Amino acid sequence: MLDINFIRNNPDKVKQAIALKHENAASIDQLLEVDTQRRSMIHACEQLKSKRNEKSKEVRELKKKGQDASKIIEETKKIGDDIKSIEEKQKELDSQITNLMLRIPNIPAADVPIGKDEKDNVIVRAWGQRKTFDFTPLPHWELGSILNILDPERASKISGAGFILLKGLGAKLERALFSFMLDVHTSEHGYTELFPPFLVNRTSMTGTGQLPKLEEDMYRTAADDLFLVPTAEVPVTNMHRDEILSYKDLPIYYTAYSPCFRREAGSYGKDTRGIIRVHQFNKVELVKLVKPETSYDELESLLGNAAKILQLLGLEYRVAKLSTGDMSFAAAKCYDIEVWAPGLNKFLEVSSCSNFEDFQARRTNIRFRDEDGKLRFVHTLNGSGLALPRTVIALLETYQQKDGSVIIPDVLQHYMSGIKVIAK
RNA sequence: GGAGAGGUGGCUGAGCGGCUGAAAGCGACGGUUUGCUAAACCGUUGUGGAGACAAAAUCUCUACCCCGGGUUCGAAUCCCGGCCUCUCCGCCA
Repeated sequence: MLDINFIRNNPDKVKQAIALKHENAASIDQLLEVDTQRRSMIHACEQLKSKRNEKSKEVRELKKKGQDASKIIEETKKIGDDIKSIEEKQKELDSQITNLMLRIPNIPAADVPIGKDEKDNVIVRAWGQRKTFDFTPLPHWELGSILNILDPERASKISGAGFILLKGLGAKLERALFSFMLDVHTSEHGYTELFPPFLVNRTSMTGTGQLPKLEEDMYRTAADDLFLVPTAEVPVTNMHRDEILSYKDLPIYYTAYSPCFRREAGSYGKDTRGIIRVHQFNKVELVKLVKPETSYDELESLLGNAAKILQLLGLEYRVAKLSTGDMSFAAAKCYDIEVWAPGLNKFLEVSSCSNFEDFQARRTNIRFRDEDGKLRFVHTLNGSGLALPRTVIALLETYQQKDGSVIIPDVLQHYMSGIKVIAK
């Protein structure tokens, strides 16, 4: 959420930013109007409260002297009634404001390309050489079928469309990959590994910005009002909710594996083939809590940490700086890492690295005391490091051979109990 | 799932209707002392909101003793609901 003070002082800037993210800018005028009303109400209410406190003191004094206080008590009772009625109205305005505030997106950083959608994203760098084949590379689902490591029919029998069932070395490859990623991030990039809960409460989901806007995209357990995590970002960022950290604690780097659950409502018909877009997938997440003045440098290094995985795996990728129109609700700046999938003949998004500045910190109330003893909001960042299914796709399709077998990259062989190739 | 106990400031812990934004201790910070360290002594030490101010500093008011309601002139304190923690019993991978 944004700072209400900032919105008051820069309504036009905020409206402009909102329009760039395709959100409704009219809510700003509404917000400011309600905000003005609310403030005058607070003022009136506090004056009454002050009066009441004084009168109560008088009652106390009179009673102490054994004198009659019934007249003042009568008066004060009336003040109390007035306070109650103002408070009721004020509460209504409070909830209106909270509601509006939670739906205002973050403001894009100055160097974010202005644009409508993903077509306006800017490719900022590319890594790796395009792999050439002396045969036509197959898409991963055909490789999965040939190697008997993917069982889409039974996955949908068990759970429905959009679920993955891995078998044998396919399952092992999955496990190898996230172990490998966690090891790289902990031992080479300085992240602390976490294993968080995969069910979280409503407050946590609101803190990181999934709620209220995206509730229909989330899986929810009705009996307990808990949500299946759509990414480890949610439990990990919420770890420090309502905490005050010391500047000495920062920066904090966390990495966590989690399955990710997404209903993908509204994306029916897109990427239905194979395992490109599914309701449950594994991911290793990177989360940083940092001092504001360092957050953009931290974003670059986070991006580098995620990309390192693809470099180690020898997979071609490119990095896109997202345009204002393609960025998520909470992000101020975001890079996507896209990996090349030869069988599909296209790039697939495997990571989204974002700086949220203080947007999430404000919602989650994560602050730190700086060198001067002042309380400030931290900046939060996160990125996938990486999402598994699409990494698996790229890996299978890139390292496939003519007979359908797949070579395991050197760095993974250790995690695959020394297996060098997945063959029929 | 059943029975009980409890949630107070950075921490420990008192208070159980008004003089309590909160005793005491610890910690932290500043100062005096000191060759250095330690000790001792003195002082400071919460957060949100509204208003005053062009702004910062500052000041005034207001709220906050897990959260939300209620009783009362007045609530950390009494009542109701919720959440969480602990102990015992049961069940269970």
